[in-house]
Amino acid sequence: MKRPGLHPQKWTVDNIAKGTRELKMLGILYDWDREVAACDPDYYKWTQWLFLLFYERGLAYRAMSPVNWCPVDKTVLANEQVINGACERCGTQVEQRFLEQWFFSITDYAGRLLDNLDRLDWSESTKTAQRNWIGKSEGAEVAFRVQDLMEFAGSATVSGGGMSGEVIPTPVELRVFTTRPDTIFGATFLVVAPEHPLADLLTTDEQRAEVEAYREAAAKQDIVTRKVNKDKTGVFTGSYAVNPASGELMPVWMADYVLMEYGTGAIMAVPGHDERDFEFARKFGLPTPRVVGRDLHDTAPPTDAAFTESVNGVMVNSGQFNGLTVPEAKHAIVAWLAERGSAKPVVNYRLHDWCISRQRYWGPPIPIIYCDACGPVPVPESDLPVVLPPLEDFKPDDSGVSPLARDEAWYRVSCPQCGKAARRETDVSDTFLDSSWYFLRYPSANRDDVAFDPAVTRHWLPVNSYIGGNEHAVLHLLYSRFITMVLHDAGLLEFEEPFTRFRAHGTIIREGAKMSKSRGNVVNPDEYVEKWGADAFRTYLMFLGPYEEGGDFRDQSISGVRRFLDRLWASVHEATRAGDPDAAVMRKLHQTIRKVTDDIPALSYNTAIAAMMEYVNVLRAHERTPHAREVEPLVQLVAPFAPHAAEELWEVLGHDRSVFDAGWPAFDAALAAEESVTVAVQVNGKTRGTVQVPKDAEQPAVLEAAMADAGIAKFVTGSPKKVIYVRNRLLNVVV
RNA sequence: GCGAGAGUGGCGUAAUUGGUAGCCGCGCAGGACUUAGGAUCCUGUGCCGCAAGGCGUGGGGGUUCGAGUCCCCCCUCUCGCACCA
Repeated sequence: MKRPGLHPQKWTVDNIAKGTRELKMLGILYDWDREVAACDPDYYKWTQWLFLLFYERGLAYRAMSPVNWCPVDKTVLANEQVINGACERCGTQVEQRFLEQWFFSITDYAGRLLDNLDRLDWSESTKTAQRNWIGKSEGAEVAFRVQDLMEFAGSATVSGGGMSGEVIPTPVELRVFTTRPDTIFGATFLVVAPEHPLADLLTTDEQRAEVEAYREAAAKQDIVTRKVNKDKTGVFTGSYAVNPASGELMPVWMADYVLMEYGTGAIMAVPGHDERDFEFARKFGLPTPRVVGRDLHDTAPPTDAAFTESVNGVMVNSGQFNGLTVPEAKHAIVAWLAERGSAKPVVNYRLHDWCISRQRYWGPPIPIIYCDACGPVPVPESDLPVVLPPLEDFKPDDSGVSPLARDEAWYRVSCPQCGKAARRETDVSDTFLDSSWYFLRYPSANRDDVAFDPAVTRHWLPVNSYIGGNEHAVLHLLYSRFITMVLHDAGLLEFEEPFTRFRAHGTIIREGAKMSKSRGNVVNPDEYVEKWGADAFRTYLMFLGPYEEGGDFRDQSISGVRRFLDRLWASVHEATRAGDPDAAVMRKLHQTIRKVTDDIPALSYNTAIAAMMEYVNVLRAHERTPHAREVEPLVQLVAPFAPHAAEELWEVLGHDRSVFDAGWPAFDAALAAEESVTVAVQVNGKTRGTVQVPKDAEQPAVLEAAMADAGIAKFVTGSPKKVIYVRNRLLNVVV
């Protein structure tokens, strides 16, 4: 998709045209009166409006933060856009930079985003992906008092307290998050991240040079290599803290395996029971005592690896808690520490706030104006949209500032509050923000006074069936849910979940291999439509495998679908109206109606098509001529798959309105019912034959019929000990 | 490493959810119609065996009258996440 040098305006317009042409060529049913384009000011006006709504509600904020920086695309990437340390777009190794960015407070909604999943009709794999992404951890925050270290004046608590010049020293505490508070007696040292705010304070003069060197090295490293490289490195800060449980002194270390962005940026290391801490302790010669054993006698320190059993373990070397199981100890120890003011239960999430800033040209400008007197001022709603100016020179440079800053006429504005000279925000918003609310805009696309009309929205939304790729499992779907929840809280939506049902389609591979441009095996729809027709192409895509799993696109196999459509075509053209339809064929027809009607909502398109193929085989068996009433409902059934052919054939059958206005064929259970059934006969569980019996026949009659069959009877060597009969299905004689 | 999903004929797949394994399609084989056919139409097609029959759903155990389906162990593949305390 990426075409270097091409102006994004042109690129976007071309792609929309190309996509539209393909959709129309394939007969995709879409309401073209409601087309939306995120790059259209009529659309992004409301994306900007959404930003302002978040800003007003305190859910949009600006913060300095380390970001993933792609040196080739010269832009910031979300963590989600970094794949194995490389830029998702161009594959370049990503670096770390510090920039001021706009964030949306999605973590405020982490709990709801997680809890609501339980009541959504989504594929389990997608829900699991979201749960893992949100990454809830229940544990405790524990405070460790640092030995001989006090914080003095200058802090807000002292100056605001009116203590008339008296300076009250407060002990420095290091707070850590742990999911294993039960192991606190085994915590032998603390580790802080290199970026930890207390790092300077903690570092003693003797250790300063070494610590500074370590911090500098860590700062140079990009975020990704740091996480990929799992060799433990670290440096002693010189400080000691007090273990609130054991009272023992613990050295405070600094290491880059502790991440500032998770928890408190500091950990209590329990080397006996955590693999990473174990590795670190071994490297730096620190002790690895045991506090959890297989039983009460299992007290010797682990030597080969950390003992991480966390369910059936029993506490040892842990004072009054010895003998408790791990889950019991978790509660008891947190309660005990809480009483003494050094711990509290805490829930932590892996999810980070959503960085929506992009230092790029092509995107909706973030509607903020910076004024030296007033600070950041939101653009008044009446001034929306903030239109992206046409720029010939749109490429980002190495400054980390959006190309928009180079357009002085656009960039310099007066402050909406005080009227003095001010500057526009030059970041544009993430494309995921555009796509996180398009389903709200779509039904109201023609409204220019509101983002979405309440009455229209009430009628059409939430989306009752959403089908997409699993690549959206965590990004698009999570952001959309978040946006919807906020709009709900703002009183603008009656629902808080946008997609009642979600299913992910599978991946289609080609001749056994993944399709890729480099391999040159992508399917170009034009060629197939040209050669086989749009209907055969569409129907084949539905037929080649289970929809939710994908399948293997084989050029040779498409001929089978084409043959089916040809046979359908011939059947309609040859159909007679003389006489009556055949009862057996009508039975098969109604069985087919039932099957297709059930399969479509279940996304079992491949079996629905197989059922219609079977029916056509029955229709034409032994070169018989089909009756018009036998084929007419079939044309309705096939219409969603092969709309062009169905529309033509519907006309051939004498209708003057569209087949899509004709409704769905009615299923008649009586016509579908079989009067006789084939029952499998087993002897000792092995199938030995079948018997034809009237439907719903009772066991004695079926047994009699089975014994009358010599091929079956010969296996019944003694008198039956037991006979199992499953009505209309199976008879098993145990001898 | 953690999480999710999947292993069925030569191939893509199906199986009323514990009840005849292989529907439908590709391919292949034989035949018909043909000057001809990369068209169309019939017939056959899991493997071994002349047959009777036996064997078969990644491998090994188990539950059951009966297992592709349920339980335990193992192997392989695909896709996410990955120093998350």
